[in-house]
Amino acid sequence: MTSTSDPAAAPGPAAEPSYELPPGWPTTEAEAAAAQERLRGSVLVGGDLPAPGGGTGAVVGVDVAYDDERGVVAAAAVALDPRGLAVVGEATAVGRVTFPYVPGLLAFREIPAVLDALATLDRPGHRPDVVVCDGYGLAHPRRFGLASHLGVLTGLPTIGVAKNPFTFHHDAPGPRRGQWSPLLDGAEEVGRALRTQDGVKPVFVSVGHRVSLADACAYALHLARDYRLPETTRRADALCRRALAGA
DNA sequence: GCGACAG
DNA sequence: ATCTTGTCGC
Repeated sequence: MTSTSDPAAAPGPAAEPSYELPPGWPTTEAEAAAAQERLRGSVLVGGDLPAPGGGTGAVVGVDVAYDDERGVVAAAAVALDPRGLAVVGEATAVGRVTFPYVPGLLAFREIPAVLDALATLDRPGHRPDVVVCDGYGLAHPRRFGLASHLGVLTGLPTIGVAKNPFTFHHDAPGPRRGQWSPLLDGAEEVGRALRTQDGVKPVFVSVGHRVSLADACAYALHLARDYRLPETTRRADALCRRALAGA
C-alpha cells in the first residue's frame, strides 16, 4: 500500500466513483485470494478527510443480509448528515448469493450487492465523504479486507468497523468512551480496539482506503455517539434486513 | 493434525 | 450472518 500523508501527493479533485463490478470477478477461493494479492498494493493510507461532522458530503453506511435458504442477498446503503446523524438518503439492492462465507474472503460475498446499493444511492454532485463498512479493511490476513476492497474499486474513502477481533490480538482498552488499544498482528498495528461507550465491549476499527487510522477512529467514535456501533452501521443493518424480508 | 476464523 | 426465550432497565 501507499501512504499519502504528503499533501503534495494527495489526490486531486474528487474523481467520479465507480460502482461497476470489475470484469473477471472471482468465483473460486483461489481466484479470490489471488485477486486480493493483486489489488492490495492499490490501497492508500492517509488523506484529507474532513473532520467528523465538518464535511460537506454524506457519511454512508453499507451492510448486507442473507437468506441462504432462498439464496437471496440484500444490501443497503444509508447516507447520514455528518452533523446530526440524520438519515438523508437510503438505497437497497437485492440479488442472488454468489459466494460462500469464507473467513478472509468476505468481500466476494458482499461487494456485488453493496455496489448495486451504492450506485442507486449516489446522486451526481453529492459524493459520499466516506463509506463505513461492517468488517475490516487493512486488518486482514492479506491486508485487503472488505473495506479496503470496496475503497479501491469505487475510489471512495472507506473505513472498516467490525464487531469482533477476527484472528488478531489486543489488550482491553480503558473503560471509558474514546479509549483504545492497538489491534495487533504480531507486532504490527493493523487497527484499533475502540471503546465507543463507557463500559461496553469495544469495536474494531481499521483503515479501508484513503483515510488514516486516527481519522478512521475519530469517525467511528463520532458516529457511535449514542450506541456501541456507528449509526451508519445500525441504519444500514436495519434497512437491509427489511429489504431481505420484503424480497 | 488441531484450533481459530470479519459477516 | 442467522436461529431463538426470557429478562433487565429506561
